[in-house]
Amino acid sequence: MAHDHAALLKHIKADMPSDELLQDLGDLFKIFGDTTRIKIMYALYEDEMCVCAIADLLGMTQSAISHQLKVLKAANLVESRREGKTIYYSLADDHVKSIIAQGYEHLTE
Amino acid sequence: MAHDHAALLKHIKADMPSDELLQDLGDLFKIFGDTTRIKIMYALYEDEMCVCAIADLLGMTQSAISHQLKVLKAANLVESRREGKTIYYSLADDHVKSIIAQGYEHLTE
DNA sequence: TGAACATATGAGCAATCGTTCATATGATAA
DNA sequence: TTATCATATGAACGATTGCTCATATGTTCA
Repeated sequence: MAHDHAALLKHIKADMPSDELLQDLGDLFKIFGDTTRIKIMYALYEDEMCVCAIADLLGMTQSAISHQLKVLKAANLVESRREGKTIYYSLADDHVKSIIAQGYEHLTE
Repeated sequence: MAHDHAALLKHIKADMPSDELLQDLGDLFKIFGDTTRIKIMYALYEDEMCVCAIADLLGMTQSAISHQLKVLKAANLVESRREGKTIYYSLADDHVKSIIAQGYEHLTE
């Protein structure tokens, strides 16, 4: 299915990260690839929030939000702390903000 | 389904981008959320490449690669130029690199 | 302890997605 | 024109995904 580019491929192949890392990268961005999760992360941009506040904000079920927070937490994108019955979620690190910011720039430039 | 957080919500809501932008952001990251597309973008990191070279590199069908290039092009993430029968693809702008770089950092920090 | 509240979780279903296969388009060279 | 090469495209199928619904867990307060 091809003409000749063996030399090029050898060079590129040497510079590519491992398949495992590339897979992890895809999995990470997959998490950003859903509007609900983007909204949740944006809601947490400035401050922590409890689950039901997020549900209220997005006009969605507590269950739906809880499921998504679990996904976000598993990827170390958010973290949580308990205060009585309430659990507050916040962004886990600054990469979340900068990744979203880069995407924003791409769209609005 | 909630306790009281009307004041907080009002404040957060005012700072949230439009639903349309948030949707677009999700759609953009969805494109990064696939290993094949990540690999293609990584392959183009340094230089342009023709379709069949990418297919060779990834050990995938020309058809599969072509479909994915179409998706990437529709999102303005890659661009192409023709040279005879061959069509060369390259990264469209630097946001691709910086988005991937941020994801990489999140994973490896 | 029991009731009420906040959150988490498992199963199931509809919708979306990525690949394959077959075929079409477009370009070059004889 | 015809053959061949490089790429694009449409339909279809299997796999993944996000939500809903019902229910479970965990905490507080009376």
